[in-house]
Amino acid sequence: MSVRQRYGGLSGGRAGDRLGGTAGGWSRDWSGSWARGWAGGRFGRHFGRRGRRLRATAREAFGWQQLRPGQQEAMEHLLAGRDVLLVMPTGGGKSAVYQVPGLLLDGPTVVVSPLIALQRDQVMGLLKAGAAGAVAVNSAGSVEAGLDQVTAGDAEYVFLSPEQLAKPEVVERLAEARPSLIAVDEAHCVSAWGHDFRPEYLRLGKVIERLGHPPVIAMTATAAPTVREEIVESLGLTGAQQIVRGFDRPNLQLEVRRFTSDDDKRRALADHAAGLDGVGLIYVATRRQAEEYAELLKERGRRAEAYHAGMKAKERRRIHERFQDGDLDTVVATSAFGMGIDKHDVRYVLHAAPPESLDAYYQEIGRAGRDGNPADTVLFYRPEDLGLRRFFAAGRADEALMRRVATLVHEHGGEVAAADLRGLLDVGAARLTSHVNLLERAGAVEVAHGGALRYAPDGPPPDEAAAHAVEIDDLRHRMEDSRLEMMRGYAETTGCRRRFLLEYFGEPYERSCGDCDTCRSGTATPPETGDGRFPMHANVRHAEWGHGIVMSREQDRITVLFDSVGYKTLALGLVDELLEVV
DNA sequence: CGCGAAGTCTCTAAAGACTTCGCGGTGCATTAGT
Repeated sequence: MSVRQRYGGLSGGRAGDRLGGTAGGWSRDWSGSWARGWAGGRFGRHFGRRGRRLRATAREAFGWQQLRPGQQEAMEHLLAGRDVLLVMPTGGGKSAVYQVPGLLLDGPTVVVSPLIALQRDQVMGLLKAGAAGAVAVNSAGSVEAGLDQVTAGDAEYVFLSPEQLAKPEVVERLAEARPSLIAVDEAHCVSAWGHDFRPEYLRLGKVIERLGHPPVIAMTATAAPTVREEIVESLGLTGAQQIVRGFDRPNLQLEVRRFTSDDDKRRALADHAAGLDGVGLIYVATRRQAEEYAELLKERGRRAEAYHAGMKAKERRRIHERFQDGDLDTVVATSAFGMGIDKHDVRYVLHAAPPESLDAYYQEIGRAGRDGNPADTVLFYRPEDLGLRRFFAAGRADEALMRRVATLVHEHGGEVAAADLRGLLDVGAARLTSHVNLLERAGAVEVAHGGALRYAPDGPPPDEAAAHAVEIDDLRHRMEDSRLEMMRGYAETTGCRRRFLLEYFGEPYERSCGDCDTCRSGTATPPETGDGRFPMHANVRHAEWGHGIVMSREQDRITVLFDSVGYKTLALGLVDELLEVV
């Protein structure tokens, strides 16, 4: 698999064709999705035989009187045997989309879920509905007993983490039960994690293959085009139907406040939070900050608690429950607090520091105002705070280690167990897996059914493979750096923030919202409708960076998403000789 | 990358100026020891 195939083709080439789905290409697919929206369209008033069966099952088994257009459309694709990528806001009914077809298709439904707590919630919900059996297979219970339930036909839905699915014996047992549907929940994790954290996420594509590749649905609330592409590519979805609902959340008030000194920022944030009514969240960058800000707010008489992964599980559960019950005013949290929150009346989400991408930012502020009432989102910003994100993203592949792994597997000849290799190299399991993942993508190493590693029969020589693997890793880092730059762009733009966000997610929004801080202060310039040389979503070619797609246009500059370097903002007038529409 | 704490320097000593060092997020699973 070439670098370009992996990350490349937002247009043209294999990846583009695959992603385009029925809509026949990215740009049309994008505009088409927005046009459909909530009100219906092709599937909203569709009364085919499949649609009737789906609605009847939804009613009889789960008591849902209606299916929303996006839900039914996705379900019909699954019943027709197609893969689906579903991007739909939380509360939009994503779970229903695999639950109903799961009952209609003969064979268990495998649900990949990142957190044991989420698995537990889902199983409880399903058992309560009483439609069919459900079981979570993880270290909190007996893996054997859970798998027995599946093979005995007692569990229609089986929930597993990617780590469980990395165990060959678990996958073999599941394969025996002939799963008819695979759902990947919180699918943005496939892109956000896997490279330097929870590397098993990158093995899911192989697992899907091993399970016979029944229809797959990947579901997430937030995903920019690059993330959507990475999900499709990484999971190996074929002809994936993309169903993307509009990203706009008009009730979220967007604001950024800029600071020079950290002390001023702290004070301003504490003042701001102390003056807000209702329940809210404050996101911070480190565990220590979580404790400190929580303390600061307590001093000001708020019911505030810190939340981060360094706390005891029992304490974390307790705070989550108190938050859910409205027993706290504010939770001050690292990114650990998030998935699984099901609270509709969160009135504000404040950030003491920017996260690593606008995807993460939108995911986090998206937890406010789910009830549709106005909610406040303010980023308290210092450019220096981006430094920590740069540090977190820095974990690059080690070329020397890469060569040693490739050479060892090559010289070994046959199959070698990962554990043996780890002993020889004296590296941690996660680090080895991430290097093996890269070598696999470079076409050099294969993972056998039993989980052992072997050199690909027609793979490139070890040195060449290692160099290629490092190149793949470099490309990913360039993309990540550029995504952080887009986070900076959002924080520093003088244009309409809502427009900046929506265009980042590929949703055309060639106007100003009139409601964010820049619009209110009057700095947001009227959007360029332009001379049309570089229209929205046009395919362009840059002399140095190659192919890209126009993602946003302002009066004097455009932002282009390049295959090879990610997002770049270019000044018009300076690029005329370097950039052309293709 | 940036911060704060600890250490070093200066050279009458004390206290301020400078340098060095360590640290920073997300969860699964598994295991050893009560």
